Amino acid sequence: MTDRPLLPLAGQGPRERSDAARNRDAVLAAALRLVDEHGAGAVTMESVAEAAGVGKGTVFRRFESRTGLFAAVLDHSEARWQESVISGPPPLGPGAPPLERLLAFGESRVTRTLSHAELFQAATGSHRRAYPVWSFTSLHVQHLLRELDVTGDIPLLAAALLAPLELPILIQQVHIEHLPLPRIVAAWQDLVRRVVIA
Amino acid sequence: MTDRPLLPLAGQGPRERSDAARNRDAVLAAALRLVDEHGAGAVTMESVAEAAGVGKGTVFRRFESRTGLFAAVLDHSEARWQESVISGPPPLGPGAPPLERLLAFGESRVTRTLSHAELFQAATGSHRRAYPVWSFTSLHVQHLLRELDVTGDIPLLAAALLAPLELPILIQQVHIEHLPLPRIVAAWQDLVRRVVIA
DNA sequence: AGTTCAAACGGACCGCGGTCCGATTACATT
DNA sequence: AATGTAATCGGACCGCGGTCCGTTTGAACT
Repeated sequence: MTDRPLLPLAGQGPRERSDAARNRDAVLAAALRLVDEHGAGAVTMESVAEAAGVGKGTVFRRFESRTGLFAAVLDHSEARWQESVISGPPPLGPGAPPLERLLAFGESRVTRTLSHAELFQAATGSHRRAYPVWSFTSLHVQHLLRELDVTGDIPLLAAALLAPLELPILIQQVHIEHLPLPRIVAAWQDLVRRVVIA
Repeated sequence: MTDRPLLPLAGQGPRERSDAARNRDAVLAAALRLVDEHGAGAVTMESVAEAAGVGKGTVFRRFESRTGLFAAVLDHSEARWQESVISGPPPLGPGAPPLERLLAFGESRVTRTLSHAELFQAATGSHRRAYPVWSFTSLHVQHLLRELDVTGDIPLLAAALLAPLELPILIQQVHIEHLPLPRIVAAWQDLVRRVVIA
């Protein structure tokens, strides 16, 4: 559980107190359990605090906001998925040609996002986008685009390809316009081919 | 102010009571005023109710939720912008070749979205995307793509082009990554060219 | 005008996210 | 072990979005 520090953190600020560390782990564990027991939408900050045996203030001090807490929870499950992208079997993982990997990435990302929809929603505050999660997908797509010898503004091109895979857009298409998933995936892959071929 | 019905509405449900209509107009007017006086973020539902001289319950009955109310407010100002797209001067309006119109559309959309950021944010609930606003931009882009003889899944292609222009993505790029606006616009236009040329 | 009733009203009420601050406690120093 | 102190703790508290329900009111009918 204690997998800090996410960023190397030039270890110099006065070390963290042991009770603080223990409490953070307890809160995160409680949140993790409650989320998969009742779904992210039904988990309140107070219920997490209670389940962790701490006060509400402690939860907020450690995770800043509801968004922050759920971002931490999300990170946890993202890790496994990132693993499969980085070192899993092809075509998602390494070993397949870059274009195939990119196409597989899209499909995988869509299904993953939709299957953890509630959690993604809870982890996406109206403010700051969850940085670690975001940056991994971005860097991966950038990497593949470069391997494909795509020219131009790679970071922004990657962002443009990722944007249609964001939860709100998928929600709209799947739950409001009732478009079938395969069609959505196919359209995204078509987009990718156009961008890459050019 | 009374510009109902947005959808023709096969006028048959028992007609709306006069006090209801009056109150809806009062609420919308109050919201409009408060928003541009204090900014959308600082306007509470209760303050709108008070300013309109009605109870809070009335505001919610008419507009469903905070998101709904602000969507109505947004519609108001969107109308003028849509006007300039439909019948304003080229290259945004008709008269210019479709590709130029599309490129101009992107730039215009980006600046508009960012300049009304607060309002867009308030009008975008965690649920349902504001339908009228969304569908106009979508239909317009679809229209231009067809004029450009683009083949493929036009509705989803349009959605993919619009996705990177959504507020959360722009916020990320402008306020967190500190990318200059012209670069963002240029990258989007590059994307469009790739899609169209292919 | 009087009667009726569905619809609209409005403000008390609820739950949740988030803040605050006095009490508590881990750790360093002597 | 005793002391100092800065960080942590936790729960009372706040404001806001949203709901509920007893009361009022517009309008159709007689």
